[in-house]
Amino acid sequence: MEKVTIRDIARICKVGVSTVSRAINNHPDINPETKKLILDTIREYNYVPNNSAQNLKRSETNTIALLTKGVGNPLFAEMIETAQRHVLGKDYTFVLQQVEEEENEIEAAIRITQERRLKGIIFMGGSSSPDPGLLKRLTVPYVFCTVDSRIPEDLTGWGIVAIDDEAESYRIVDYLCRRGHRRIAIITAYAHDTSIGKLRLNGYVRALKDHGIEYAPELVVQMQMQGGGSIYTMQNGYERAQELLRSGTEFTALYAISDTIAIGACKAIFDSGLSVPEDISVAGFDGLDQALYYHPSITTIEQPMNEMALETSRMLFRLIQDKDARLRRIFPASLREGQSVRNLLPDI
Amino acid sequence: MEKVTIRDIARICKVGVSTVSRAINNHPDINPETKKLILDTIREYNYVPNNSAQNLKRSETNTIALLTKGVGNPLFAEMIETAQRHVLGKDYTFVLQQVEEEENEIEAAIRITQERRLKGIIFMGGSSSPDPGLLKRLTVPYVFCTVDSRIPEDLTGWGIVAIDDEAESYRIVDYLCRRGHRRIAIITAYAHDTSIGKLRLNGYVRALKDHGIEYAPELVVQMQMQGGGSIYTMQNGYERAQELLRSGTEFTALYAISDTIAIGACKAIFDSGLSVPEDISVAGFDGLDQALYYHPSITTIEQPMNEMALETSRMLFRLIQDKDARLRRIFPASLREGQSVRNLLPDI
DNA sequence: TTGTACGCGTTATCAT
DNA sequence: ATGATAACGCGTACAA
Repeated sequence: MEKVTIRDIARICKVGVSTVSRAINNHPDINPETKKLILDTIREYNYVPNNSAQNLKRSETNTIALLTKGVGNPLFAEMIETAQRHVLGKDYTFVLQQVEEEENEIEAAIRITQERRLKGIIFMGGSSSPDPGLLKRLTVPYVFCTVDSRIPEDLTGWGIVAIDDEAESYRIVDYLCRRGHRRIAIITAYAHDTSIGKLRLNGYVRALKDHGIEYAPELVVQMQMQGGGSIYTMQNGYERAQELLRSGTEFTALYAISDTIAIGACKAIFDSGLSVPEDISVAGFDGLDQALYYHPSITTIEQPMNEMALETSRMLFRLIQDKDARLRRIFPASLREGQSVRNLLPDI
Repeated sequence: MEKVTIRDIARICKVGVSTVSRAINNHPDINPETKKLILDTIREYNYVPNNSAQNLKRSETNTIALLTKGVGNPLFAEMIETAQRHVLGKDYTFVLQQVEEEENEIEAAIRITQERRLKGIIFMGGSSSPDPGLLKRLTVPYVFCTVDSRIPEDLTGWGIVAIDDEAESYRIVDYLCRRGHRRIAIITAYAHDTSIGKLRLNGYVRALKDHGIEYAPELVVQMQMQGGGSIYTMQNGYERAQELLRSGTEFTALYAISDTIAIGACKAIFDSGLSVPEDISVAGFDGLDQALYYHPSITTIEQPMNEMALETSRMLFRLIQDKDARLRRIFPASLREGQSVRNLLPDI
């Protein structure tokens, strides 16, 4: 019952351990009969090779890890499944590692790489400006998914799969402007955020400017770091929108840099007795199912999650083949119209 | 730069490997000075012990795995983080393993246990009637979280953390009845489902009976297995509700056995030109944030997710201490009123 | 307190 | 086609 090893199987089949190993690993030089015998007894005795021993011995481990903060993030959930399926399809082991919010993901990656002899790493939604010093110590190929991280010029063996956050953000704010909105509030990440939050804010600012609308600081609300978790929560959206409403600042549209925040904001608007989009229009970002099924459906920027996840995995395998490559793939997103934005202009 | 081993550290420090090992593993018998020297050089050379070698050698691995289908399930997302935090706090390694929908989770558990020498396993949302034969081969303690699985009497070393699905389901249907609803449709799992879907359906049937309402087959809609993913999706809720509405069957309330389904159903109702709760009342189950922030907030049964996740982890550690134990903890859930249910009775 | 040497279970090299 | 055996990197008796 307890831990049966390769030697047990060998003894039972009256063969050498190497023959058993050959049977397991589909080596060519083996008699089909003995192979069948071995495979049968392996099944019978429920023998499973000890992964630690395999990895210890093997030069190549064939495992890739996906590191992310917050499996809970609905944007990532689907992408994780897609990536996992692709990796498993290539007969690689897939390790899903949740890294704590406070932890440095690159450090975690270095540690896990050494511990588990990884072949490659996927960062889902990591930092946009990872520490170059740490990055240099990461000796296996890696791909950043959903964020266009700045990686030092001299490094190789990395990839990026993302959208153009600033341009897409510009697009949706432009959409609001074209519908006559001029007082557009935004719920964005905090001031010193250097990541997607900053990019999406840039897009907002640029779109306003192009429409001749002056930037109004009182319309910019920053999210608060909550204890231990992600900041992209419905609760955060709710609270920030509530502040905004109570401040008395006038605005006709509210742009939240994620759909979860947008949903929270909608609820705050409804709870204050106003309605969406009649009183206030709301736009989100990401293209979550949640936004689609919300009532009203939230107009948002839809990221091609499945394609991105697939490309992330594919890219990583390409990098494993060619460790000198630097790959970057920026996907086009699309504006998905819901019912959460009101057209203030008269029909023409 | 490349793979530095314990021997390298030993050579550099001019000590034996065992001394280095002692320094790493906080053994008592070691000179504080040499320990400091060793630890410093370890940092300097970025030495990380090879996990495979450690596990191969160690009798106890101190790692516990959490197996789940669909990290995407928002009900589990939060619980996973809670459990992970607790496990890491105990200085155990935490492995998060996503098991494919078609895969048998117990088989996966057996495999991973042997591969990684696990100390214990958490099943998040597994089958309610796992194969006893397979269970017998699972040699480490395990806890089923969120589902009160039937486990053979003669087995030990297992735990269960769940709610009383039937009773809680009864409670919310009773709530609907007490508000004057008599034509209550239900969206439930498929017919041969033996898991929570069945229990929640039982509660529905019993509550109706207690209120003298006859069971009407045309009000029971079963979900369809979708390609590859979970059935508890908003899309599934949307489609099933749509069928129901188109069938012409009359009903004043709709009870969905999960909040995600309820949300999808709400959207279908809105899209058909009706409204919630004025035309149709909707009730869900689980107590997701999503249900709270929906408009209208969905009345639901709230599972105490954090407590359950914490207890799951605690229970597993208790089982690791005492492998002969059988533990079962049923948590009380609570009915969380939203705005999605209309009272059809006159106020008294 | 410290170092030497063996074995964990597997794969790969080399004989046979 | 098959079997003996040497690593892989680490922990730990046991000896010093």
